[in-house]
Amino acid sequence: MTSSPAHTTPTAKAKKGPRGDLFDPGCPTRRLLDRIGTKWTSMTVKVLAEAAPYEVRFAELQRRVPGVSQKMLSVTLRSLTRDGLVARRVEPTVPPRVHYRLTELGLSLETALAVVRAWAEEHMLDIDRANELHDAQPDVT
Amino acid sequence: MTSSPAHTTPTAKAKKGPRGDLFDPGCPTRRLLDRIGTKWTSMTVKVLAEAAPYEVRFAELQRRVPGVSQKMLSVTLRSLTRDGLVARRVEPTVPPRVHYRLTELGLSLETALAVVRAWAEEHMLDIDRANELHDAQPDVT
DNA sequence: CAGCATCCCGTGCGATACTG
DNA sequence: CAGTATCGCACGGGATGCTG
Repeated sequence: MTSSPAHTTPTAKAKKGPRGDLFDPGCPTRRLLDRIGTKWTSMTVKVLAEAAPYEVRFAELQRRVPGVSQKMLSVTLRSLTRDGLVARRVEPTVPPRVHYRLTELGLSLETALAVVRAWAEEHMLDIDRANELHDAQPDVT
Repeated sequence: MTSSPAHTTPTAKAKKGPRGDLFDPGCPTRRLLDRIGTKWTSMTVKVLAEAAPYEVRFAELQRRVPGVSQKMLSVTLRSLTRDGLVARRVEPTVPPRVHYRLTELGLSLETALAVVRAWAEEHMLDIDRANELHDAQPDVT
């Protein structure tokens, strides 16, 4: 996914590498897609949405997001929390218990994500067929 | 839904590198996000949607998708074409003129993308504020 | 339990150069 | 005009190990 050019060299002027770091940090759509496009975000949001309005603990989340590693779940949740899409609550017991739930903002995002999911479930087979047709390359004279 | 069936417990097949190269080829949502999440796809689809039902030529497309390189536009269009979302028409003149337009499938995707765009334009500022609040992290004792 | 820290490979994509 | 080919780096993210 698109890297985050947002924070590149805070002090100086956008010092760029070969990468086009400053392409369009302003486009909201691209920025949103960069978030929901990361591998585990949509699934995590979905699971949290299904559990709403209840909270879900870390381990339980990992169980419900098939295949996610502790690291990636952690990274994903931290990102979602930072974005205000997820609320994190720590029970100061020992060992600690951490609970997560979608915020209002997160729930509204889920609504949009649901549309994407619906499209995917309805049309991905069409895309698969298109791919097969395309790959069965008849000679393009 | 966004589920991943029996993750990696490949009896013997799919011997891949350390990377879960073909992790979950089954989840439609992830597969769709992998497509619309690529950097230039959403913008390209948007431009083609705005032009619909008319076709747009390669050079004109590049002009309307700010910042895209020839290579990436080419790659993006090839991918969209392979997926059956875009139709490609070549005028066999010399030099050749190539026209692109969204297919019916592409137009239906645009509908879903429009929802994503709407959410982004409506809520990305909230996310920005959440980030600022979060980054102003008072010490978390 | 719920996490960071490390290592490391594969890939997205930008820059640049060449062609029918 | 509309691509294709090559190179290179930064980043996503998987595997593994350590800690309060």
